[in-house]
Amino acid sequence: MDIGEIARRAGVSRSTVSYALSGRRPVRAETKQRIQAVIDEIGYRPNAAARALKEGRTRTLGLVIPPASLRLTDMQLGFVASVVEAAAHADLDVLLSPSGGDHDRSFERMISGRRVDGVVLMEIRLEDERVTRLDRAGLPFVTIGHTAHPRGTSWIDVDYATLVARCVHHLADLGHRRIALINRSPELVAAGYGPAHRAQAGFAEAVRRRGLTGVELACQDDPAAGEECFEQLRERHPDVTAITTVNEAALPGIQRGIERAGVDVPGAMSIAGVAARHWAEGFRPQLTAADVPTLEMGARAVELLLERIATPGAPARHLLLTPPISLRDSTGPAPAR
Amino acid sequence: MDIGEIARRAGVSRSTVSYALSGRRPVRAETKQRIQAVIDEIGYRPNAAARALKEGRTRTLGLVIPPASLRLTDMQLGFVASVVEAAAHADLDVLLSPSGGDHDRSFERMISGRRVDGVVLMEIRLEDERVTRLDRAGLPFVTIGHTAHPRGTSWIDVDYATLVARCVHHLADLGHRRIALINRSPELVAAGYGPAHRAQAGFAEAVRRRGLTGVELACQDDPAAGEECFEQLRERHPDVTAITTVNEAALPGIQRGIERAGVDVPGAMSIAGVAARHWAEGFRPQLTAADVPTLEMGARAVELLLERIATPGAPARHLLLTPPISLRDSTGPAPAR
DNA sequence: TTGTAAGCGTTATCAA
DNA sequence: TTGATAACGCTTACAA
Repeated sequence: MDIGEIARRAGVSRSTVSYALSGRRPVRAETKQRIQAVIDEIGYRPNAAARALKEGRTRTLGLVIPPASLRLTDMQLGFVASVVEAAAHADLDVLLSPSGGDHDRSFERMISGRRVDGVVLMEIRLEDERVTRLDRAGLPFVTIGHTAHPRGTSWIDVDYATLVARCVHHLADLGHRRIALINRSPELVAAGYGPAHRAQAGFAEAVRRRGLTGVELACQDDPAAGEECFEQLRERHPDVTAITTVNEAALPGIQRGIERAGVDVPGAMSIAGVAARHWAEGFRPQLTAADVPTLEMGARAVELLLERIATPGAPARHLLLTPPISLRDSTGPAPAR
Repeated sequence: MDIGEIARRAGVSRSTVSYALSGRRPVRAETKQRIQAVIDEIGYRPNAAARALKEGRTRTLGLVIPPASLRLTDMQLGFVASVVEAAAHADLDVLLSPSGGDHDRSFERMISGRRVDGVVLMEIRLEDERVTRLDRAGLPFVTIGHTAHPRGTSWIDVDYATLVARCVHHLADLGHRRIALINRSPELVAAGYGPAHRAQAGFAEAVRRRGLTGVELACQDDPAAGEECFEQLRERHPDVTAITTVNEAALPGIQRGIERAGVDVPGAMSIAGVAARHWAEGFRPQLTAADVPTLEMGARAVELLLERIATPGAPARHLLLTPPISLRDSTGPAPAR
């Protein structure tokens, strides 16, 4: 059932059917109705490949996700969901490419096979080959997260440095003098993963500014590691009275550690972090945190991408979000010595 | 950079380039090398749309996921990840369609626009319109989960009825006489969601067989609901000594409820369930559970789908998995009265 | 208001 | 062993 079949049954030419569908040329109302009737009857839809070939665009966006072997965090999942939803809203499909470091087959297929009109890249590293590759291919793209020197690229990110600094300031205002940062995994830090680096930088700077004592711990992205990390902290730095964290996946473990150690939060220990609202509210007591707006970020990423596709020449734009810290129940005055 | 460009630079015809690439016709070694050199130099890949148009297949699989607004559970995410990975392994791309109930735009686009060679459907209901739709479209598909009467369709599923029954038997063997089932949400049960129904059936049957007292509770797929559900259970049925559950998303909440109530597991209360290994091992104490092999299921689903695509006439196949219950630390003898 | 025909980049048939 | 060419299904410039 191709367009010719519709044309035949409606007694018109193929172009008339095409125009009736696209509306790019006036078609007599009666003719249009007859065509529509036939289409409804046999359920015709233009063949996507033929259309893509002719139009030179696929009406598909590529979404590059971390490879399946690595567990996606809840935040990453939030991005995927929101990107897919935003794309669907614009009548665009999403092609998934699980690609890790440099060039992966599915990534290459997507790029050089011209399977997509644009790409959303997540889990960006400070130096990222995929960005270079996309640049060279001349394919519009937007990154969630940003490289060390995102010259001409459009991106959207959360300002981890500022958010962590704000957490530190908030805790310092409450009288805390010894604060720990529970960062993401050592591997990510080593691989030059932006958020981990920037959290580090924001923490160091704020601690310095306020004349505090700062302790930094790297922690895998899972509950078990969180629990272990908390225990280690209690053991090695028993005088720390406040924690700030950007590792949401470790939160359940941190909580378990707190409960097992019988530590009163926020009486004896305050915690403030950066996490999706879902995690912050799931924490007991509810976590004072900057809520990462994953849904909005995905939607905005698609928005930026559509802009770049529409006008590739336009200057790159970026959005650096600093969501406010939602004051919940996990932070309070430092305990008296 | 199309195939013509390669042909020109290599001094051969377009068909020779095509054959050199596909190997469907012998090409002189020297010629082949020259062509490959040019391709490597300018990084050519066949245009996917043109190839799809000509070949009548897209080398793309569709994956229908629950709409983004609904949070995906960890298990669902596991399926997505494993399907994408398995597809990538077969050099196939995956197109995502977030589609809820009946016909969604992106779902329709995928089907009637012939954007994919086959479809993997998840979150199947006992009566599922999407299955009917795919059947009518004559598009090969495989479902993760199965409908009430999966006549000619290929599917893969976990045998919830048997697994829940096994949990009940295990608990009964340990001397428990009053057992609760924490099922999935009331909405899912009402919507005719298979796993919830089958868990119910398996539970009822096993309880009857062993002459036990069974209590069934429906619970939303999130920690808060799990906690509430546990409290409700303690209040209304204080004599229950064992729980079996298929609601992995509720596990962290159940755990919190246990800890808050100061209940000793497995001393005073045993728990056995069906959950991804990840969740079972994250539970404290580690959960005795049938581990849902999400990774394997995604891979097998793709395998079945490729079979159906290759030989659409072949009889439908299905795989009903009953992974063994991994004995961990959350089940023990019923407390003496 | 509608029809004719070219062309998008491949693959595959038919000739050489 | 290779080349010319038709065809896949669509959109759109050009004609009528």
